[in-house]
Amino acid sequence: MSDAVLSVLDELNPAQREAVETTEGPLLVLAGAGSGKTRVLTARIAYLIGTCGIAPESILAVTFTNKAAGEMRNRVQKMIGSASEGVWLSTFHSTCVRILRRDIGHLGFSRGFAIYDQKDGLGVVKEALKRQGLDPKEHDPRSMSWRIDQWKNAGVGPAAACDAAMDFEAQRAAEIYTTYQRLLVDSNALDFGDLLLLTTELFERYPEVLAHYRRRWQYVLIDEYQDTNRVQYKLVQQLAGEHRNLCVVGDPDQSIYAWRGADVRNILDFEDDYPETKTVRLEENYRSTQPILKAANGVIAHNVARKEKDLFTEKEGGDAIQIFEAVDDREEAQFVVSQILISARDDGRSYGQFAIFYRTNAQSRSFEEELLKYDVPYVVVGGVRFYDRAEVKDALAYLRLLINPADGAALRRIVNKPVRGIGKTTLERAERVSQEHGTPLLEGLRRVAEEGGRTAAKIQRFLALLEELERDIEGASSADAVGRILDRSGYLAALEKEATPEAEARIENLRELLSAADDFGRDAMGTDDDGRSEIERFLDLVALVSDLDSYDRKDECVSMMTVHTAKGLEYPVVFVVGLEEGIFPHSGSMRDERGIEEERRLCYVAMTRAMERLTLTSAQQRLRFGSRTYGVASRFLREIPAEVVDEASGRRSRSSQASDIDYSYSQESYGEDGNLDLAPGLRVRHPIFGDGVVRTVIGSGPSQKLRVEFERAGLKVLVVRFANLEFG
DNA sequence: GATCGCAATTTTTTT
DNA sequence: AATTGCGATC
Repeated sequence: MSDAVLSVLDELNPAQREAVETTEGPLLVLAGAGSGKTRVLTARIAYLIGTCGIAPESILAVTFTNKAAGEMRNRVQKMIGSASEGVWLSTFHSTCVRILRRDIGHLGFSRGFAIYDQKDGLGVVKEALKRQGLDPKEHDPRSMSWRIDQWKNAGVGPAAACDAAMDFEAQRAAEIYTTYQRLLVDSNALDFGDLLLLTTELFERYPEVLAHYRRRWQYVLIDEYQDTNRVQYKLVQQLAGEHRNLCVVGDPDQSIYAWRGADVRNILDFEDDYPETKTVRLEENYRSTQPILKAANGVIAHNVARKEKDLFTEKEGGDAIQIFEAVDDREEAQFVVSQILISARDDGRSYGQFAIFYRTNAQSRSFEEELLKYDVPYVVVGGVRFYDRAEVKDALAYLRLLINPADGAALRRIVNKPVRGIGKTTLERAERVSQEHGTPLLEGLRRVAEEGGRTAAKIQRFLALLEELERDIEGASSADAVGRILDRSGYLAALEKEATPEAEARIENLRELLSAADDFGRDAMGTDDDGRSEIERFLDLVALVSDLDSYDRKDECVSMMTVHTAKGLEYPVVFVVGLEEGIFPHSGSMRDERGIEEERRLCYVAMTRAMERLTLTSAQQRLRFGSRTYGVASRFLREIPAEVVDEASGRRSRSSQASDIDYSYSQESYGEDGNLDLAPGLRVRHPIFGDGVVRTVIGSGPSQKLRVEFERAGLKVLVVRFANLEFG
């Protein structure tokens, strides 16, 4: 047994160790928050390879997010080094792409299929509605798209949906689904749901294909099993149902994806599905202090549909939970940021130790503004994704179209970017033609050009551009290909001509894309994956990886993200904000008890991310959709046991003043009139910027500001009350 | 066919 | 508040 694996085993508690050493047969690991789940998974992989002598290639480990996969890969690598490289460790979606790229030929798609994101999919739904002669105003394309996704998550194909339709409405929806699916086939494209659904279909209809993967993956590990949907469940069963060396890890209390088809029954019924299952419970929490855990346990205990479970910790003491009710969202942000500044100063914490979690992405703004004001570095994880930006998607659409000429969504996106005189009318003609002949959209466009007419020359020029690019990128790296596209299409030139700050930012984003492509090319060099080109693999990556920098966590930045994104992470100091009825729990989930319970689990997930300090905030009023709305403190706040709440932080009443709360922290430096005796030329010291000289004094009173020139950091404007300056 | 301006609509959460 | 869609106008 390798020393590295031995020492890892020594650090495990008996339950964890059992989970690692039970390598044969089905194993269910019920892992509470912070109980060392990732540790067990990684140790298990290391143990299988290092101790049991299992070939890395025969291990399949599946996670939900790329982030989780990346982290696990790193940790396994640290334990056993290069032996870890053969392990197939990735997300459900990437795994399916890999399988389909090899074997999808059986199902009538070609191996060069495109992957459509939900926006592409929405476009296809609209097209399907049009073809059915339905008015998109009466049939909301978004809800239609959502419905189709639900069907796919449940493993229901178009034919099954038609059969199951009980009324006229469902019948029509199923017809749209059918048309939608046909349009995808015409475009040689798969949406996210297809990646999973078609893989199970492939396995079902072609047992010899399934046999190949079964033979290969003798040991299967599934992370976050409580969040799997029916199709993923089926996939797992197909892969592992025979050899049954299946280890699933999860926590029913952290099931937060029911809205996208996840089915908790998958984990609750695991012991029924695999009667010989061994179950291991990890209930000791190593992450959080006593008060944090008590608070989280207190909240989750209010869920009725739940198996009783209490996490415990042996950690004694710890700060009480802080609860703050702000007057409005601005004050909420001010409070949180001031707390961060205070703690950074008094406790010597780096900004990387703080995290702000919110229910919806839109809530990040007020915090960003406030952090910006004090020059606190931050990262917003998730949110507006890099690869979702218009200019980036445009550039990638060119690439997609060149790789898969049938890709209608990509063609639609770029035919007229930059403007080349091929507009709506021409495109509609092309659509009609391609519908008549059942050909891809690009072929339709080609025929329109052959018919002649006003736009024929313009189309010809566009087609010539595509041909030229196709030749150019043959065998090129993805970075070169993107560069070539931006250049020859005139896309970059058009942006440069605009010469606006927005265009400047877009160009900057495109540069970033180039550098991402370049990085990818460097990493991918030499690794030959079924003979697919680097460009093809780059397109797979950008389709399935949400964030450019999701891998490296910036140490010096405050992290901000939605609660969903936060799952699996931990931070010393956590702020959960916006705890109001209608936001958290969210209004969309308040209709029934099931929705409320999922929101409560979400709250539980958020709270259990905290290691040392946890603060929960709400606001009495906030700006929503541009107008003021009034909120009531979330029920979850009342569910926290009173004895772990810091009374001083206060559940304060509506009438009390903002000054009740001490979030100014240089009181002592105020003069008699509450103002400082400040004048230009005064020497000051700032905790972050260091030494500087006051240049200008702006205003007076609590909002008094200084313009200070720092030796290192340059010119900054600081609010005296918050800036925590030392004088003299 | 392009461009401008107004209106509607948006906010759940993500691969 | 900000993005998207639509219609009127050039």
